[in-house]
Amino acid sequence: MTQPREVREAIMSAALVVFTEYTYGGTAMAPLAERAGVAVGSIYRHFPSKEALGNAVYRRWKTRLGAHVIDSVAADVADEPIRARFGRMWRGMVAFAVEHPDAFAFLELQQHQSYLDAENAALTERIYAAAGELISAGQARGEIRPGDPTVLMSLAYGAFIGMCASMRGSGLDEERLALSENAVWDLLRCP
Amino acid sequence: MTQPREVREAIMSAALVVFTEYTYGGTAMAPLAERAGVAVGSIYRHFPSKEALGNAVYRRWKTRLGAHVIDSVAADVADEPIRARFGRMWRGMVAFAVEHPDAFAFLELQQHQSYLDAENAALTERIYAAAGELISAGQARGEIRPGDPTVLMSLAYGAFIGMCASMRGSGLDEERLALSENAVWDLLRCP
Amino acid sequence: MTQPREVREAIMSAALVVFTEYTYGGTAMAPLAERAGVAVGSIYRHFPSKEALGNAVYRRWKTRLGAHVIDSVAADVADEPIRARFGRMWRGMVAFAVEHPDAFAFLELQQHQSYLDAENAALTERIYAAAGELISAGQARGEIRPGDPTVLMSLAYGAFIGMCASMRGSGLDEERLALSENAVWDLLRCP
Amino acid sequence: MTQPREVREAIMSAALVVFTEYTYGGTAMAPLAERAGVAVGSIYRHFPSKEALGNAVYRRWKTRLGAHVIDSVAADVADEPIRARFGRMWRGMVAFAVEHPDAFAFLELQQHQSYLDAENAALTERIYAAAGELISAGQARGEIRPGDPTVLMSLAYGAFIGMCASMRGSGLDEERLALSENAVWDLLRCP
DNA sequence: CATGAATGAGGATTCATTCAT
DNA sequence: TATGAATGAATCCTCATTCAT
Repeated sequence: MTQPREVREAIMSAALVVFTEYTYGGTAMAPLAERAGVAVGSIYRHFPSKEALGNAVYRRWKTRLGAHVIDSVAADVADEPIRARFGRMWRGMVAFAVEHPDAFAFLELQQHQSYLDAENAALTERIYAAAGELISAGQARGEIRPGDPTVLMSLAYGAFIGMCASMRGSGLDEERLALSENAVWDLLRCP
Repeated sequence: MTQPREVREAIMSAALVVFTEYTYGGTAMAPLAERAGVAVGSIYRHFPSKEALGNAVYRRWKTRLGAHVIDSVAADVADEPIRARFGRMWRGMVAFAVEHPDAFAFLELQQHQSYLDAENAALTERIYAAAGELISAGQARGEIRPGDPTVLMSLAYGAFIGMCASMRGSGLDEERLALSENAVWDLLRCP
Repeated sequence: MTQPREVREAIMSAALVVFTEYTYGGTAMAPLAERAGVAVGSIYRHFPSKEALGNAVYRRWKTRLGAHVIDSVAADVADEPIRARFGRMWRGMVAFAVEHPDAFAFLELQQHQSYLDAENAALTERIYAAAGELISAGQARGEIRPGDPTVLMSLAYGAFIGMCASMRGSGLDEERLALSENAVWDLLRCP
Repeated sequence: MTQPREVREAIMSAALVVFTEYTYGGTAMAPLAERAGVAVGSIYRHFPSKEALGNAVYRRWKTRLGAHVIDSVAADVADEPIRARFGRMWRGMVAFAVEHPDAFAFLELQQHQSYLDAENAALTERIYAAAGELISAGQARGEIRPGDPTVLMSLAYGAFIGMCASMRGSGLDEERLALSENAVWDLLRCP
């Protein structure tokens, strides 16, 4: 806890936990500090404001979650079918949600408009856009059903979030994972 | 505005608007009262607390939204195919979201854990369960793919919410509605 | 204390007292509220911020003090000698300082740059300018010594403030008043 | 900077600058330390508290400013006219204000009651008293007008401060200096 | 001795709720 | 019954001071 890095980590880690449990707006700095094992004032040595802390936590985890999406799109392996790329993206997001359930709940099950900065808004947009490209590419190849890609993306991503929300706590087994992946692919693919 | 009923209505109506715009937590009683055209103190004659008001608003609209779900399930018309019942439910929810965009945004695009009472939690559960029954019935008839009905329901309802969220503002045309209904049905139906 | 006016007055009155004793920056809202006999939150119903309260107090008293200056200049009685007008202004300011020692100490013995708004800065300028006009008029009539009017004004007003500061507490008798008036007039007048 | 003496000097020098710019109360220890090129903690090795530092700075400069006053009084050159001694004192103070504008502004244009210790209060008194003696001596010799010496002193010193305050920034030329010296002497001298 | 991160009391401000009118 | 001013606990943030390295 003596390394500045460690304190910063302790704060970000505690922030994720308490923000996830009580939401950003519902969390006071005092309990957050207590959870991190530091004094309130110490938080302000590492983050200029609660808002900055919220954005730092959001940015860190959204970036990691986005990596799964962006990687799976970027990996433009020659003639790899869209289905395979979708599968990679889906399982990547599932892996993230399973490994970091708090981070996922914080990111996708809560609202952030009130404090998100422009950089984070852009980051969120970028990830959305990357997923949209996968849809468009699939449509171009006749593997994904025609129609407004935004609608399809919202449906698929909404489905993912809905599933994660409902499974939060109970856990996801292989069977359920396969079910949801196949079901959402059927939502997307050309019938 | 002299009838107690009318005042209560004015308050609930104003609450829906401001809660939707600023969220429950982000709304102070003073602007709410101003919007309703009453004094702050008057709100407390009709609702014992902000929490109670939030729950009243939630209950009213969740009940109405739930009616579309429950009705479409209850209407156990002999051998009506599940697809038709799903279509009725889907279009019912869409109609609700289109007719009452504020209410829908309030109900499904915001978080309520911090103040929802047990009754409302149960109500939400009940609606979820009703939708789950439609899934189960469809599975029993071989029309909906096998697997954990909760997963399928979360996927489908999540897709619905995701679509509504992304379309909020821009609006939903017939084409997009048809697209989403078909896509989500393909998510549910036996492949 | 039930009239809003009375509460506002109580707050402004308490503010003058505590600001004078502890300075604006050295005064916390809690003791101020206690002195005014109201809760801290009540202050914010009447003044949007501590800064606004400080400015309101400053404005009120600076306006009153300035009236003595401006009136004595405005009263452009035909051929009234400058000496007479100076005497009126001087005694007016003395009367103010004697009747409202707290207000005078607050206004002239403390610093306000950190919170004064533009309106108050302009007000202060205006009063300074009015006094400057008296000097210029006196110079034009050959009654006040030639030279930069700003310098003469700063000397005279500084002398006034210095005297009031040093007399704060002990009080000013007729003899001392006459002495200071004559001395400052000799500072100004053509030798 | 390795000599304790040098560090102490760096701190006192930085303190004068930042206190003058932001006032004692408006200055935090961190920027003060940064300006001095030392760590915050190091300040506390040389001064037990912010208050002690403020008093040290005040004491140093008030002593130097006071020297001009006290010297001009002490120099009881036989039959030197009071006018000459006043002139020396006046020009001494002007020289100080011109050579050390920050120090003068800090000392005379700011408030120190909130932290000044007894020693500094006594020092201030002593200088005041010394100047008062010059007045009394002048009165005894019939060169300064009769009346309460304290009043005359406050008037004269207030005039000096007022002039310096108003000239801060723009600067004092020879003409204005002569004007002010003569004017204040006319304030003091027997008419 | 110097450092600067950590501390936590204290300050301004907000807002759900109460209650005198 | 309706009003809205009053309340004061709770919030975010600052900063003088301490102390482990």
